[in-house]
Amino acid sequence: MDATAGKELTAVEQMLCKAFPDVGPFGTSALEKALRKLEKFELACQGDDWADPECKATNTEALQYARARAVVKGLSWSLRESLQARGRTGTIERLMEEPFLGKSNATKIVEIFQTGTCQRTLARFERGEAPLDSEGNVRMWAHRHEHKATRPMTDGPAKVELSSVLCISAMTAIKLVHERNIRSIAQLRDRPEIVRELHGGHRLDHSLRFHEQLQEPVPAEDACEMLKTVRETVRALRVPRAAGWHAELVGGGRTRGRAGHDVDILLWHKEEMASFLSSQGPVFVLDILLGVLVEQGRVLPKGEAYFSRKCVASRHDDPRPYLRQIHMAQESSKGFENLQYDHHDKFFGIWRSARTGKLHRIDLVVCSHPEELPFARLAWTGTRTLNRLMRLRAIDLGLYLGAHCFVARGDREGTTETKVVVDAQAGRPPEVITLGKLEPLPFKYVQSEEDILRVLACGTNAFAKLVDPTNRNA
DNA sequence: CGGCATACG
DNA sequence: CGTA
DNA sequence: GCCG
Repeated sequence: MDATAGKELTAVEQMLCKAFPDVGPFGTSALEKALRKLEKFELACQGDDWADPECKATNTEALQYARARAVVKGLSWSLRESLQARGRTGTIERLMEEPFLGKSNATKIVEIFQTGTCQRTLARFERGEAPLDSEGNVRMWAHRHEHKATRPMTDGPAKVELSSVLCISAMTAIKLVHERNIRSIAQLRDRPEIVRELHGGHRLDHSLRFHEQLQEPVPAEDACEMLKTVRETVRALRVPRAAGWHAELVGGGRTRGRAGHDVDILLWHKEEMASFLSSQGPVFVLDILLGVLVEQGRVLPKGEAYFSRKCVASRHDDPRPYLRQIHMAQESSKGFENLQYDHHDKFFGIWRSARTGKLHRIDLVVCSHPEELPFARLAWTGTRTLNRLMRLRAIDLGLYLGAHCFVARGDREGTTETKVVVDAQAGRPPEVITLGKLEPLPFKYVQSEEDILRVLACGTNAFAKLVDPTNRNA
């Protein structure tokens, strides 16, 4: 039985029922590119959503465009045929039946599909002008009343270009444009004294020098070589059960079947954690791996280029500090299996191809605990928009979804208990788990990405199209 | 009319 | 603040 | 801007 039978699906549920292929059958790639450009202009002009809990600002415009693009990717009908059969008005009405598309977004989608651009937003952004809102007024400022700071919506192309440089955020790009009158990467390169003020150090210098190379798509041959080298290197390390380490592509390499400008690799082991205790304290597999890759000349060292390593020592603490809150919230018994979660060790850096000598961005993620693998895979495969949709769905169910596990939020009125339907498929009695506040869902119920998607669908297979990672290009 | 994903150094 |  |  379908747990959602008889009820209208929410917008998020409708989205998660869809498939998002890299290239759809209805010729929407130009439209998708335009919506992506609009999202980038909004992010570059307003700044991305930021995690400051004091300021709960969301870049709603960027979010709208990201969702609209996902809807277009997931469309199961042809805009072109609909325009022929029903005309503009009929097609707009039909689009408005899709999740997250209201009148504004539906109209914009049709205009972009028919003309290749949108006069009130995209065409203005591309000329460096501020866009118009749905009432025709100029949106001169990002509307963030909490921050008195002025953020003009002009100079979109300059801000997009500058913020595409590794180590230069949207906020830094905004300052460069309006405080230093820098309008391109070329202009920034001519002003070393301004680069120095940005406090990016040698990493920023290096990013600027090799920016074009770092933006190029990684050739398939090099992406394969990166994966193979990482896999063989980790298996040759002097760490416990080294031969059991696996390396697999996540990110675009998994959803599209080819790398973009970076290569994302997830490392995992069936039995071992990402680190182990020695007499000197915790030893991180990632650190040893990076040591070898740097020595071999494949990964550029810390002192030379962008190099960001994030490992956590608390994995081996007893009791683990990140569990204290859960212990305090719920003193009662928990199984061993749900006592283990912290963050995955990560590396964001630069790879040098042995074949061409060219530089490429590489991300390595080491799954911290074996049982967290499906969560790490799901989160690091993405896309960003799909992660946000899945996490919104988790919120609807009273859960947190991160890269490690499900945790009951326990913030609903009336009760701190959260009921999770882990299985409600035909021919079986429904299986419901009750969790206390901040209690993780035991890993035995979520041993694969498919299991996670099933929990999100209240025990049904309603979201099963997303099990195939090539359908996750939302 | 509040909320918009989540996480780390 | 910058990154995923 | 769209949703619940």
